[in-house]
Amino acid sequence: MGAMTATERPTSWRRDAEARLIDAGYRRGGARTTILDLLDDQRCARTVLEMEDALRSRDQSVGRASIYRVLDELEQLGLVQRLEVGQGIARYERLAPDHHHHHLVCQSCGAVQPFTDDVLERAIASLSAGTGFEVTGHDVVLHGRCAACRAGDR
Amino acid sequence: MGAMTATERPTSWRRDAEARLIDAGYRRGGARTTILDLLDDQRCARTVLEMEDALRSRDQSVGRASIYRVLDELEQLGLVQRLEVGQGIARYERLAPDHHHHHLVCQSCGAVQPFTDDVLERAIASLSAGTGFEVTGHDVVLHGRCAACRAGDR
DNA sequence: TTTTCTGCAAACTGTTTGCAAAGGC
DNA sequence: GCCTTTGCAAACAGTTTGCAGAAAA
Repeated sequence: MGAMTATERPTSWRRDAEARLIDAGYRRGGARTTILDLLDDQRCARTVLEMEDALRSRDQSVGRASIYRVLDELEQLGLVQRLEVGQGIARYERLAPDHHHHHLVCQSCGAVQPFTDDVLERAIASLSAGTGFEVTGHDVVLHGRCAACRAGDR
Repeated sequence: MGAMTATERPTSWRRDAEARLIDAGYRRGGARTTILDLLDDQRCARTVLEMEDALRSRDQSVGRASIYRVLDELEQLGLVQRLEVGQGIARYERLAPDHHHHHLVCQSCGAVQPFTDDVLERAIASLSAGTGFEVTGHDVVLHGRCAACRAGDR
């Protein structure tokens, strides 16, 4: 399964996102740019609090309200996916064809781990047709216990 | 007053749930029994607020804290599934082999509609093996626009 | 009795909003 | 200069918790 592990490379998502924001009439703001960079770097969904901490430790603090506002804008434009995997806490990650995946959530420690599966994607694509809905997206969450928690018997 | 909703076929879930609660050392409380009845009747996931309203209109009001507490107990015992389909609001529905399904969520009006698909289930079952997790459950959410909202162009 | 269950209200936590100052164009 | 963006703090909403009285065993 093609081993593209380089996550540091600036994705096309980063430039596409900026262009779409401009098209949509948004201006180039400091907080927004910082958040785009952060989203571009992260490989899986994070909470707002996690993002806030990450930004603070980079000395690029952004007000919490701004994080929420920017993420909301990006979600409206379809550039970011919001998902909730439990405990009512929202997580966000960039939305791009080459970044599509689903999530395993450990019910003991809360760890979130991405996975992909082509059979699953095809099943979802074909069943979507018969629903009466105009399906625009989907997410799959598998709940269970991660290897570490099983080993530690937590 | 007067006519209450006709009680449909009592599922085996209803009796099983009561037995398991007793086994687990719980006593037979009024609020708990009322909530079991409600869950047994409902066909798809509801929010706590919806349940509270439903109970009030049946003249069977239960304190909100009790609803949360009972649902939490039931979830621990694997009798109820908690899921979040957006907007950070939790929904709950009974968990039983004959009641397993997934959800379509309208992004315009928030409507939630159940669906099932065998191909999807099989895909999830077979991919679970290769994850390193001990997978105990899963949920699939399709996002989109329901027929009504598409028609009304909302 | 002893212990659990329940309802109320207060506390908590993630999220949203109002507003004045800073910043882009 | 006009309008958007930002950060702060206050407001909000769903959820949890402490506690005293009611109810089950």
